[in-house]
Amino acid sequence: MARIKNPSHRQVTFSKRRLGLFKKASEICTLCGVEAVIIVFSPGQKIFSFGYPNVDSIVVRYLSRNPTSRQTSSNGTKSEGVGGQQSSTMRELNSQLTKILDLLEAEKSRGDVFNTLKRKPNQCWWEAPIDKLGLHELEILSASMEDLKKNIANQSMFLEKTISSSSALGMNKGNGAGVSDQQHFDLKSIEAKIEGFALPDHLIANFHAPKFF
Amino acid sequence: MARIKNPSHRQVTFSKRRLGLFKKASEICTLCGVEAVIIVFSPGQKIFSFGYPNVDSIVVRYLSRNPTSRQTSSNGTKSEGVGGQQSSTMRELNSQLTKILDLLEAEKSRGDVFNTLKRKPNQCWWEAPIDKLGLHELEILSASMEDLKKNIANQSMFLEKTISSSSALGMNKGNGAGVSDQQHFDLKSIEAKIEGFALPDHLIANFHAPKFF
DNA sequence: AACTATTTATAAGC
DNA sequence: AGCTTATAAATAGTT
Repeated sequence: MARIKNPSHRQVTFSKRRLGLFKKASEICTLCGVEAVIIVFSPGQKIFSFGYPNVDSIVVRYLSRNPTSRQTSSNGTKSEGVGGQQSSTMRELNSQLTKILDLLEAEKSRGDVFNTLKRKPNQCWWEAPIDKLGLHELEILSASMEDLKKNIANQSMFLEKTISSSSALGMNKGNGAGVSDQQHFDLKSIEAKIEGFALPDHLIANFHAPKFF
Repeated sequence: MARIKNPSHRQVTFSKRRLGLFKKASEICTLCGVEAVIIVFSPGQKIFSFGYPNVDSIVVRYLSRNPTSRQTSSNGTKSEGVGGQQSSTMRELNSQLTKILDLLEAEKSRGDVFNTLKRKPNQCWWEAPIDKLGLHELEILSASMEDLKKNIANQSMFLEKTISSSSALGMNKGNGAGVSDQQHFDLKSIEAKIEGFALPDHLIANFHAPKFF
């Protein structure tokens, strides 16, 4: 199976299959009572997304997981211990940070790069290609990434709590321990109340797509 | 179409359809040259995800978009102007915030809820169901969400720049000689090297799923 | 988990 | 782009 060369055919196929994919996703959500999100970037960098019950709550939950609650990956890597603080997302951001720090070291050894960057009008230094940055800029960049990493870690933890708390809005009775299906159904009923009307099954989910309907 | 009641059937259907969904996703990625991610939360809160070329880069790009580059949503809502500060993500978080503030108003009018919450051992107040929270806690919660919202907005902008800059790392210096932990940017070629064999098309993308292979 | 009957998705042509 | 249809693929039910 290979990329379709004819751009026109490719575009048609993309539209059709995207629709099919979203339909399949809505079906698995309905039939199996699961939550799912699909995000697609077209070649023109346009975003098409599907989410049940909505896109962002699932993305947020994905980001706020720690590795303990994730499935092991395909190569059989074990989960980390309970209470681990670093999510997979954190690990990957950290990996990027490491790369930048490595580059920073290389840059230091060159010793002739302090004046490399001429700040252009209409462009901030941090928008420039990284190999054009001087030591100072790289230091700022890496420090910023450190801060960012910490902030995201903190906020992920808070957000996770926040979301799960707010999802409990519709619950009168305790059952504090059981999480599974309830967030999904609670959110649905809350949104139904607020929005004031019922949508058909596979349209309850959020779509971001032009002309989807 | 309704939720399958028999848990055993439901589980089987979930497994089969999840596989089918991921396969469809990999096909649209290959055929149409697009990038896509799927994240599924099973009822047991287990995560299954698919990403091409990987999950997190797409999630990050999704979060760092501003509305200008997003498609209009299905109800025909127009995109916001160029340079608009509020992303769709922000809008949806804001929507959640609004709901909480509405609840806060309702809570105020009741007037008898200030002492509702007894802090339990081993549980922070913000882990409790929201209808058990007192006014003070709700105020803290909403204020925190405001802060969070701003921080995410700021960090999204920064992260977008950071990611695009760091993506340029591999371009000028080849494939980062000596760096042990490769990123996913050239996932296909890297995995081909490491595994020493070619994976079938729809397995080249990243899966997080138990027993997928 | 493998098999098959049936339904569904989709590519190609209009 | 929408509509039709022949073909291919996905899946529900069964063993």
